[in-house]
Amino acid sequence: MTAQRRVVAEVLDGEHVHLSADEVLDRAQRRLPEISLATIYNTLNELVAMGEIGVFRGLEGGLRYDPNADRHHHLLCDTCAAIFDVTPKESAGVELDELERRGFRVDRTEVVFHGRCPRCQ
Amino acid sequence: MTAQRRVVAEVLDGEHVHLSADEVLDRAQRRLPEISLATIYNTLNELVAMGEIGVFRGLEGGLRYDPNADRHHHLLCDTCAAIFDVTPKESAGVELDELERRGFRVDRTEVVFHGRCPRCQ
DNA sequence: TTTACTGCAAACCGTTTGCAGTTCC
DNA sequence: GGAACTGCAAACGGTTTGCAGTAAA
Repeated sequence: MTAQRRVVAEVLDGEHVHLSADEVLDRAQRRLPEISLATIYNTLNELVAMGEIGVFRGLEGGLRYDPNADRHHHLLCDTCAAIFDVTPKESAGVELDELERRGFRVDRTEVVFHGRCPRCQ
Repeated sequence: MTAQRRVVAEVLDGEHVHLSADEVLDRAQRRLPEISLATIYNTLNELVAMGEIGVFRGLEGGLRYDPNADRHHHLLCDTCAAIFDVTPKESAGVELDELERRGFRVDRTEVVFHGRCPRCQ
């Protein structure tokens, strides 16, 4: 556990947001100015591999790191690209029957709700 | 309507697959060898803007062009990145209640089933 | 002659990689 | 000394853009 890794972990901890690697770099550099983008990526990839955080692709194609590793879904604003968490209580019961699956084994289901956030409407 | 556009439209027409721009280029060049990648992108972007085809991001982050513009969902193999269409008959009834929406206006819901395709299991 | 479209090459953005230098045991 | 980690810079893959040349009306 190095200073760099601690800082990256701290940046993500407790955030409800979905930061890009650049944003993580920004915040990390406020605490440790000499930290580099490569280290940010190294560390983020390790955290993802350990299951500590999640990743997914934002609208623009870049990766977003999600401190909330628990299963949840996303609301995505098609106008400003903002991302909100959502955890449907009915637990998003999308199920495929055997016919629809055609031999595919489904491990997890990801739901993205596209639309407009309150500010962009 | 130029020869190039006709060829791009022909390449996509009737396919059930989800082609990358490069794959569209490959197939288009078999019919029109001098066609360029830039033209492929120009034409694909126009077709998307017209609603003739769909786009989404594949696992690797690149864009996939989907000749099937009708609403449907995807099965995504996390091993070989293959993509299959699926149209749940129960129409994938994931709905958020007003509380969960928090002022967000939902226009469309995208569901991705992650897992293993028959060949990769 | 104007307009739209093409193809090339360069730019671009986010991510990954190679490698030399550093730190810590 | 050896293992692990850092930071730089270069490479990379996919997409977009600027621009000069071409074709069509």
